[in-house]
Amino acid sequence: MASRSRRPERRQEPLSRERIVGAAVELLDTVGERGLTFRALAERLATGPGAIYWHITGKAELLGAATDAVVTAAVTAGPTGAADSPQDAVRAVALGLWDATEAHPWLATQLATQLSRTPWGTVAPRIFESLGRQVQAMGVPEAHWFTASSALMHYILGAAGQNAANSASAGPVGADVDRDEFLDTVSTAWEGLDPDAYPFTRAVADQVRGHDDREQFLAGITLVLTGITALHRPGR
Amino acid sequence: MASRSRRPERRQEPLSRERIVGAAVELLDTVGERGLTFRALAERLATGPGAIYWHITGKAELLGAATDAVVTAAVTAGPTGAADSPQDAVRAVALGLWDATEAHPWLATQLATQLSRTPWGTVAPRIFESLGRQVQAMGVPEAHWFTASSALMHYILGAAGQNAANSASAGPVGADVDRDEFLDTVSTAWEGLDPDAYPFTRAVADQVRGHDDREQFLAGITLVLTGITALHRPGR
DNA sequence: ACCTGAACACCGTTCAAGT
DNA sequence: ACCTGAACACCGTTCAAGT
Repeated sequence: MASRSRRPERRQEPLSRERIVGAAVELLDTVGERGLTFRALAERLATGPGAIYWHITGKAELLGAATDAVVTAAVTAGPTGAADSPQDAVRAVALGLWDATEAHPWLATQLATQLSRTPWGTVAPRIFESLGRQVQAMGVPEAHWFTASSALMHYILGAAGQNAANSASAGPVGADVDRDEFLDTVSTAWEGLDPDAYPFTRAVADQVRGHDDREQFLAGITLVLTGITALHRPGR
Repeated sequence: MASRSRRPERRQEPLSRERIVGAAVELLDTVGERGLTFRALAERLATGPGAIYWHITGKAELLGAATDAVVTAAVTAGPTGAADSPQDAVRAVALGLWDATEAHPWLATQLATQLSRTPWGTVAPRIFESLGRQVQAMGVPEAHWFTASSALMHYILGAAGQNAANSASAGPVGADVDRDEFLDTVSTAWEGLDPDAYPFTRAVADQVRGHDDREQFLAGITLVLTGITALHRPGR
């Protein structure tokens, strides 16, 4: 690397919704939700705060668009290869979202915010659709499609959300040591709870130590899939 | 009232963490998350913004405490009567949280935020504990306690979160007409989606119209409970 | 110990003015 | 049509000063 090109950034490609959202995601990833301000975003885009409003109506839309971009990538990507079964396809979608919340710790909170906003954006339908198709493929009777797909979606979003906490505090993905340390901290904290008020949580505390989050998450998916199969007895 | 006490409210009971959190919940309920400011809170408590900091470290703790207060009430209350079965007890806990998100539309977002914050507050363990005890009572083998309880918690939080949107936009609880109108809007919106990209969601759109959210939520609980029973074959 | 309220360092958003 | 950047109306938080 001869020239230490501080930033050859071709700065003058014009502003666009797409560039703005891309920069917003980068900012969220690097400096977190509190770091995403219109001033910081404008600086990164070499413009003024006002310019952004020509392309985006406000911060709510900006966060919505950033969430949508990341979710779309997560749900679309996945192991493109054909899954062996609808069940495996559900697992692929689920893991895509799981990994996304690990790569983008701000995603969990944003998902909750987006979903509890009306009118729904494109985020909820996107996830719902990719799960629902597999439910359909599993042979679940039509009357139960909605219930089964919703249950899957809610479990996935809940679990992925909780995971974001761990990832955020356990450092970057792959830092296994930190992660083990973190689980150890949780486990120890739980063991320190009031024995009268939290007997169950204390009893389970030890299982948390050294467990594999990802596997635990998949075990939950299997549990819901089992419920769908057992309850709706898809014919085949 | 000879003396000009413009406000008969016994204003001089001293400030306390409890009073502050109570006022915060009221403010969240009436003017929403954006309306909860230290200035508004101070006015309601007939004091200055600075005074609050003597009892609470900052806004994050304030929101956490408000969430904890509401969740504790929801999980503790419930139909105190003995449930017929552990399954029914799970349903009671679930409905308690469901109703809480309906009464406090801000709760869904806050739950996600609290859960994805480290260290966990008291909110997650409280919910986890009340569900876990029932899992235990169902006879699930100890090795699966964590998986089963987590799955229940994640489903409940995900579903309750989504519901908050509907409640918030459908107006106060009990406004059945508005709610039906809202579901009709969702259904129509889904039917308008791109047929190529959203075939499943479109196919299901009609089921949404006129369905009972609460029953749908309980159907999901039953689904997860069925999965737990089928997969872990509790001995009995 | 507890409260007051002005002051600080920010925000999101708007809008006249430029090109 | 698109961008600029100063200005407005707020925020959360701090802290000297009071009681």
